Amino acid sequence: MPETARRGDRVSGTRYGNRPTMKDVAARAGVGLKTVSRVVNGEPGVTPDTERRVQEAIEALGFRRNDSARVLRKGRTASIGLVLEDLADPFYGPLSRAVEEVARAHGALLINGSSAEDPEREQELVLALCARRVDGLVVIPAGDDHRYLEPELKAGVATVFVDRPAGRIEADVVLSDSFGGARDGVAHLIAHGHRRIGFIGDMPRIHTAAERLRGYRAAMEDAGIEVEPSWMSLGVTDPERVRRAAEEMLSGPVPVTAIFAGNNRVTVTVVRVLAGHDRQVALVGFDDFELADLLKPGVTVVAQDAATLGRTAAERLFRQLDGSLVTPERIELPTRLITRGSGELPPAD
Amino acid sequence: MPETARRGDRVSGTRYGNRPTMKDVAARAGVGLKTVSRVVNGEPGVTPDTERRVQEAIEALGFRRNDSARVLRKGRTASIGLVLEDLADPFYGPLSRAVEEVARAHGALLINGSSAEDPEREQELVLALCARRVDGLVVIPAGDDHRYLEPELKAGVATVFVDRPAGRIEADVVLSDSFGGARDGVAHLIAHGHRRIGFIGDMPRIHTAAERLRGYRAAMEDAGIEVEPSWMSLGVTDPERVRRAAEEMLSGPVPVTAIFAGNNRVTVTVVRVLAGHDRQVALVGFDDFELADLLKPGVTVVAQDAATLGRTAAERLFRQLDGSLVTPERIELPTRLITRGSGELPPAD
DNA sequence: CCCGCATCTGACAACGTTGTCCAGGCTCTA
DNA sequence: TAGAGCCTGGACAACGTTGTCAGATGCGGG
Repeated sequence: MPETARRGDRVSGTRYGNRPTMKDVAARAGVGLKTVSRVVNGEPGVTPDTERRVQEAIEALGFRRNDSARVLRKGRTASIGLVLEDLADPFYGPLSRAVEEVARAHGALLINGSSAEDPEREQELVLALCARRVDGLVVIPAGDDHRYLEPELKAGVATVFVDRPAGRIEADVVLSDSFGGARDGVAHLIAHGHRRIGFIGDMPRIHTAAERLRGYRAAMEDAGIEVEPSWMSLGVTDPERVRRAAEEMLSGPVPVTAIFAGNNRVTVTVVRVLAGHDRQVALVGFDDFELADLLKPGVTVVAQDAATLGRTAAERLFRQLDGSLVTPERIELPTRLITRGSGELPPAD
Repeated sequence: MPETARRGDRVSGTRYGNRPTMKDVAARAGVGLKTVSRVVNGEPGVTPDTERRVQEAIEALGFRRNDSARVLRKGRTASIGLVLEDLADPFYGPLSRAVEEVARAHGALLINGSSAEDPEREQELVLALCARRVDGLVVIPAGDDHRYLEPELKAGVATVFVDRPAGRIEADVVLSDSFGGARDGVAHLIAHGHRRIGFIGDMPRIHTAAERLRGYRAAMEDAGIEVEPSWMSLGVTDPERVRRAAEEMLSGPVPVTAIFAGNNRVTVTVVRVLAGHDRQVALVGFDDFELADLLKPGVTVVAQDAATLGRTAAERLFRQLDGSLVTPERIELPTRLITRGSGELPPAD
C-alpha cells in the first residue's frame, strides 16, 4: 500500500501550509523548546550566545508565536471587545478610537462588531466575543435584557456599558445626561420665545431616545406648555420618514416654530428640510456634528463627547481587570449647549 | 500542615474564577467529553435524550466553548484583521463597516486597529494580528515596506491592501483612481476659467497624496499652465497649518483663484478659511463628506466610495481564502466628480 | 439463539504554548 | 579540594478542544 501525505506529515521540520512552531525553531537552533519560549518572551536565564542562535532561527523560519496556544495556557487574551451600533455612524468612530487608544495603552487589541441596533445580533456578537475569551467587553446595548451575560460576569469578564444602561443585570454604565441635555436644549428654545416646539426622536425603547423625550416633556411642562401629540414623532430615523415627519409638523393644524432633533442623523435631515423652506424655523439638535458651525445659520446643539465616553468606559474596564474596581457604578457625563444661531432664531408665526 | 487553595484546585467541578469546560459539562450530564463536543457543534450521532441532558448541563453551568482551544485544534480562527489609519476619520468608518459586513456574511469577526499613520505601529499591529492567527488581513498601509509580511503570506494569511499599494511585496490592492480623480477635478477648475490653482495635500510619501499631486500637475501641464511653487503645499494636514497654507496662497505674490484640496480634512479646513474671506475662491475637494451639499456654496468634490473600497477588498480576501483567487491583482475604482457650486465659481481677479 | 450490522458513545492523542521542576556544570569559599 | 549555591537548559504536564478509532448497545434476520 503506497503511503500518501497526510496533514501532520513533516517536511524539513515544517508542516505543509502551516507555520513553524517553537519546536521547529528549537530544532534549528539546537536548543530545547523552553529555551525558545524564554527568548520569545524575554525571560531571563539565557546566555547571549544561545539567545542569538535562537533569534537567528526565528528570523530564518519566519516564526511568530501562536497566541491561541498562549491564551489557552495563560488564560488572558489581551484583547477586549466593543459592540456598538454602527461603525459608519460619525458618533461611534471617535468613541471606538478612544476605546482603542486605552486598550493599546494596556497592551490589548480591540475586536469590534456592529449590532445594527438589533438585540439578537448584539447577543450573538457578545457571545462570539466571549467564546474568543476577550478579557473585557464594552457594550453599547441594542437590547434591554442582558441576563445572558450573567455567566460571563460571574466568570470574571470585565464589562462596561456605554451610552445606554444594561437591562436586568448589575453592571458599570457610562452615559451622557440625555435627560438634562434635552431639557436644557428645549428650555433654550423656550427662552427664545418658542412655545410650539416639535420633537423628532428614535424609538423610545432605546434608552437615550426615551430620556431625551422625557427631557423635552419636562422642559415643556416646566414652562406650562401643553404638548400637542402632532408635535412628537417617535421611532423615525431613516431620512425619508424624518423628512415627512418634519414636513407634517411644519404644516400641521398647529404648526411648530421650532424643532428639537433627538440625534445627529435626525438633525442633519431636518437641516435639509429647513433648507428647502423659506419660513424660518429654529432648531436645536442632540449631538454635535462636523461643520455644524459652517451652515447658515450655524446649528445649535447639545453636545456630548463621544471620545470621553469611550475613554471613560475603557478606563473603568481596565480598572475592573486590575481588581481595583468592584461595585458597579453609573457614571453620567454632562452635556454642553453650543449656540450657533439656529437655536436662537425667534419664532416666526 | 494546612492545605491552602491553589490555582487548579477544583470546587464542585469548576475552577476558581475560571469557566466551566466541556469536561465539567460532561461530568454534570453524565456523558463523555466527546458527546458534549458533538452537541455543541451540532454533529450528528447523538440521541435526543442525551442531547437534552447535555443542553441542560450547558445551560446550568453557563458553558461557552473556548474558541482559543478550538482554533488551536482546527487552525482557522474565523476572524480577520483590519488595520487602518484612524477609525475616527469619517472616511474609514464606512469602510470598516463594509469590511465587517462581508466578514459577517462569512461568519468571521473583525479585529481592527489604527496605525495613526505610523509605519512602525502598523507593523506592530499587523504582527499582533498574525500572532492571533487571523485568517486574513485588510491593510491600509502607513509604511512603504511590507517585506515583514512575507512569512505570513507564505503561511497562507490572505492579505489585501486598500487605498494604497503594498510596498516591496506582491499582494492584492484595491484603490481609488487618485491620479485620474485629481486630474479631472483640477481640469474642472481650469474649464471654469481658472489658471492660478493651489494644491494642498498630505505628505507625498503617502501614495494617494503623491498620486493626487501627480494628477494636479498633469492637469496643469495639459492646460499649458506653469505651476508656481508657492501654489503647492505638501505634507500639511493639521488644521492650523492648512489654514496658514491656504492664507499664504490667497495673499501671496501670485494669488490663486481656486484651490484643490487633497483630502476631506483639508477640504473642510479650507472651507472654514474661505468662509472668513469676502473674495470668492473656487474649491474642489478630494473625498466627499456629509453636508457638503448644504454649505453655501455647495462643495464640489471628487468622490470615492469608501464602502465599495472596503467591500471589494473584503470580498477578494475571502476569495483568497476559498482558494478561488491566486494571482495578486491591482483593482482601481473610478472616482466621480460631484458638482455643487464651489467648483463652478468663476475666477475673481 | 446468535451473529452481523448500524447506531451511539467515549478514550485518547494532538494542537502550540507556558509553568514546574530537576539535572548538570560552573563559581566561590572554607 | 570538597561542598554549597547559582546559573543555564531541557523534559514533561497541562490548558480545552476536536479527530480518530474502537467499544458498547440494540435490533433484525437467519
